[in-house]
Amino acid sequence: MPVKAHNQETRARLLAAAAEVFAEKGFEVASVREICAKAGANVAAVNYHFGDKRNLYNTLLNQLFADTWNKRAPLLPASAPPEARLRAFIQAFFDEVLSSDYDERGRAQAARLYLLEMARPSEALTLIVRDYIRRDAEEIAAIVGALLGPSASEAQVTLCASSVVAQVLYYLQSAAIIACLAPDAPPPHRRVAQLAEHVYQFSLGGLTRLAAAPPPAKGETPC
Amino acid sequence: MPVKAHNQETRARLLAAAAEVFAEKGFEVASVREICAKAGANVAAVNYHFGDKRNLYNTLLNQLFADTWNKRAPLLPASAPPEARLRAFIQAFFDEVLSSDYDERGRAQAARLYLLEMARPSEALTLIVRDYIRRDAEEIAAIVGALLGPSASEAQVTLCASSVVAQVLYYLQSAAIIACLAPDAPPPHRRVAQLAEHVYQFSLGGLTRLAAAPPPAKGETPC
DNA sequence: GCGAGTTTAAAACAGTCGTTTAAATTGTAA
DNA sequence: TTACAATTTAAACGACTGTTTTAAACTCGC
Repeated sequence: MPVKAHNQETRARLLAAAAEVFAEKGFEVASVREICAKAGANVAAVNYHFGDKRNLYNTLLNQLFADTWNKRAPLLPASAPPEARLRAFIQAFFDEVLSSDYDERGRAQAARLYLLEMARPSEALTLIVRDYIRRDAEEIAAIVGALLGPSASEAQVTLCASSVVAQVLYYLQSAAIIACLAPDAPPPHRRVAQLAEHVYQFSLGGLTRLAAAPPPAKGETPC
Repeated sequence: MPVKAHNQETRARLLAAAAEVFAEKGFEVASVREICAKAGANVAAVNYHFGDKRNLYNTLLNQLFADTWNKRAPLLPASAPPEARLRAFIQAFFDEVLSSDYDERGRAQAARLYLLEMARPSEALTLIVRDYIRRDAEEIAAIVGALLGPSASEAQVTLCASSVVAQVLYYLQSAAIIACLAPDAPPPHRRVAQLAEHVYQFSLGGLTRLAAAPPPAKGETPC
């Protein structure tokens, strides 16, 4: 059990290689041997530095999400007008979700690992949600709540917040179909600006409509 | 090469077992041995009846998608008012995406296999898109186009159609996070009616806003 | 009942999997 | 240099993978 490691080089190379392989194939299909080969390390290196494959995966996910979350564009303060906050949130969300492999490899890998975790959740997802995603959920809920007004119910805020984030996540989680349906169109990550503006306008329309006509309390009929 | 098969029983049992195992673990993680065991068949049965594992998977996907697509609630004709068509489309889409494992096992399996194909697309996805998904894409595009009016550009129609389907797919593709963020809330498939109504209202708001203020032609400034 | 064709069965094929072992190597401090 | 711990290495572990082989069991028309 190495208490203090003298040489962390191969450990870092293992993490980098693991990011590539896990992001491409997912936890179970990825093989320790391929990761070690790509890192130029021995097969036993994973078990020496991380104990086992699962711990390498969890360590990687934590590091990757921490890095990308910290590098995110700062959100607007709660004192800013809610429209501007919504616009900034959508933009930052798109930047994070649709980063290209070329100039933001780390973010793109985090997005892909997130996608794979959605399809087949593992124990790591719980921590990711608690440490990172929950903050975003609360942020967008606050923004949407400000736009809907104080009369909006908590359920309605959640529904509208879901509608906003859904429109962004769609371009990550349905990328395979988008590319298949319109193979000649430029890929989504080349038109984040256009997409962000559209989602902002579309969401503002939905929010103002629902703010104007709040639904009756459930189970009761309006007077 | 069996030209005419006398006994298709085990073939059918293999397909049923494959649906369960593939839907749970995905193509690569699922094992032929587990499928055969669950079907009460010999290990060689898959290769005898389907040639190999990949062909079993493709056959299953085609059959499953054909079945669920045919059992779908009929869509409204193009002559119906576009608002009603949008409402019916969203409802039918939700019914298909959020079917419970208990009373609509086939649909739920198809939805899960779809989710797994999104995360790690295989050759089968191309056929699924061509034979089934493309029709839905054209249907929702026609509905959205009618609601936006004739002045809407093709790109704007695609963006708005994406915003609509994204709100539905969200509850399939982010189910893991939804359950994690609100573990006590009733699962989405128990409140399809509420969700469908919300997505309809939210989308109508977004569509009317974008219909009222069409964006300028790209690259040019409005007069 | 017979033989042809279809379906199942057990066993083995050559690989890959994650992990472990034990020896060899490296780097550092006394 | 010696001594010791940290790291890397090659080799092997048993278990599992998809697929194939070979033979046995079945089902059918005759």
